[in-house]
Amino acid sequence: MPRTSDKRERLLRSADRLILSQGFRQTTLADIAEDSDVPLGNVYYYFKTKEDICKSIVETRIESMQALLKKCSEADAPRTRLLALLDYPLTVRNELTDTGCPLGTLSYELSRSEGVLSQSSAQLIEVVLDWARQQFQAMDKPDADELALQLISTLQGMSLVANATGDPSVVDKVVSRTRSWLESL
Amino acid sequence: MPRTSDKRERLLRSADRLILSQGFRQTTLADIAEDSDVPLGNVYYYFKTKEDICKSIVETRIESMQALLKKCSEADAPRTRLLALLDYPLTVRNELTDTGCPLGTLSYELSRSEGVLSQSSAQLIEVVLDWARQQFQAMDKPDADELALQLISTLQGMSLVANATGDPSVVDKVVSRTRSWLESL
DNA sequence: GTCTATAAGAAGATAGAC
DNA sequence: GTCTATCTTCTTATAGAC
Repeated sequence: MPRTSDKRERLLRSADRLILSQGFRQTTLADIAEDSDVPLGNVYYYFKTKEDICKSIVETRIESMQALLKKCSEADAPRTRLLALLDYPLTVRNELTDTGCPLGTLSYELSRSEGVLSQSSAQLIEVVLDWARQQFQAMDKPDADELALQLISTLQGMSLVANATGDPSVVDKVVSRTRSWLESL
Repeated sequence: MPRTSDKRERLLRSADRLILSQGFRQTTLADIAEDSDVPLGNVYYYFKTKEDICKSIVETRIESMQALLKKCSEADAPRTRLLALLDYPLTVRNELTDTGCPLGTLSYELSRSEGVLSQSSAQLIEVVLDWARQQFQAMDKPDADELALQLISTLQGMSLVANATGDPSVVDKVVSRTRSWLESL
């Protein structure tokens, strides 16, 4: 068990980046192997199939989002937590415009695929949807479910529109208005 | 010039349906040929490349949206026009949940592709974004641009979330709240 | 564990008969 | 205009030496 090799990690990092910019199906194992400087044949020592790589990326992205949500949860008031989440897109404005949301793009792509992967589509969105719902519930909103849907829909759509138009200011504008909405609730 | 053959039309209809449910890259020419009952080799009489088919589908979808917008524009007041657009998702609730938005899914996929197709991404979204902006301007809103972004982002995100969760009620809930928002403006 | 070579199959595209 | 057969390339995956 060579603890020294970071090949698996490098493969995942490359895969994550390439899938973000090109999509999963468009990204070939050769792309990932070359980018991570691992010989193509060696990839199969770390991952049984290409689908396996995708499953790992789904997990990685869900964990990243959970880490962000944990940070946001440090605030005392649920409204402040939601506002903290809302601020995040501003810090990755340009990446969001270039590539779209790491959760949303993959979710939309995987819902179109066959087999196990199509189930990952829901998980990617539900992790943040559930958290938002909990915050609205903590605010004693009887319509917490709908408020969460409204918030997450807006954020996902914002990423799609910013990506489509190539205009980062979309992020600022939509976040700003959504903040006002949250504060008025 | 055989006016009798509807092969080109059949190819486009099949391509449109398959791309909607599987995505463009996932859809093969063999898929399209089989579905439209046209021999594979014959496809190339109607379209020079696979990319060409995609360009036609982009045009088709833009034209469909323009037709819908034209219908919505029949109303006298701009607010009523916007409300008419907002009602449309309700009539295609289940399709939207199964496949996502015909504009948004293709836009998100094409922005990840290379070459000419990546430019189509913007067109698919801007057709409806521009129209919405015009309506808000007709309502004398100084922030028409931002209102349009907010509306279209919400609708696009709604389709993505409904598709990811597989829950058609997402459409009803988000449309309902967005209607209230529009009416309060 | 690592890597080269290559098998096996899919997919876009073309040739050329009809 | 139509269609069959096939070429070529790309891609996933495996075999097997080191």
